[in-house]
Amino acid sequence: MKQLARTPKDIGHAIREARKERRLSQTELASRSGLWQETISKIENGVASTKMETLFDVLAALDLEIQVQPRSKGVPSSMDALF
Amino acid sequence: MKQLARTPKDIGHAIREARKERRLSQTELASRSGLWQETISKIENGVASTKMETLFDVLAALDLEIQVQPRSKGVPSSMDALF
DNA sequence: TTTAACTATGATCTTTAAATCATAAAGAGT
DNA sequence: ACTCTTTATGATTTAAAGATCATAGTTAAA
Repeated sequence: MKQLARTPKDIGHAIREARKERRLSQTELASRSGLWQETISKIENGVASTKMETLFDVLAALDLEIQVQPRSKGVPSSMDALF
Repeated sequence: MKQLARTPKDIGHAIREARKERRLSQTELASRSGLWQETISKIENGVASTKMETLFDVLAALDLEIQVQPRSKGVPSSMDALF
């Protein structure tokens, strides 16, 4: 189940989905990733623009990883910025 | 050219590669993403654990996106944390 | 529907990323 | 070698994330 992400909110959604699949509460995920329930909540809701360090802590706890790739077709954004 | 990333340093590498492919200097990338050359340098070198907001600014300027996915085989990390 | 678990939100404090300026160190080209 | 461009680093200031505590909503389950 791969999830595209172009904004912090996208990442938040992906994390929430993955957490639910694993049937973890925010508190459980928090303790597994060395964070706080409040922080997980904010990340999932895109309230705060998390630090990468924090993000990777959460991803690791969910056994997820990230892939950096060229933007796929649809929703072209800053095509003009290339060349 | 897809790049796996599990740490801020991984992302830094991916960004540097993409920037070079596009033959941009750090200063050019910085101005396109509304940041500073110094910041790009630190991100590429994994010196600072960038905020997601900043990261996405850079990715957008390079027309890159991120995909969240289950950790691929090899380098198993916290397999035990699942279930 | 009452209770218990889960999630969201608000305040304060600490820590740290990013802006900004200055400059050093590297690299490329002539 | 010297010059120009690019990249790295260091200091200071500002803004914002995360920790922490308290608590208000919300949801699920008995």
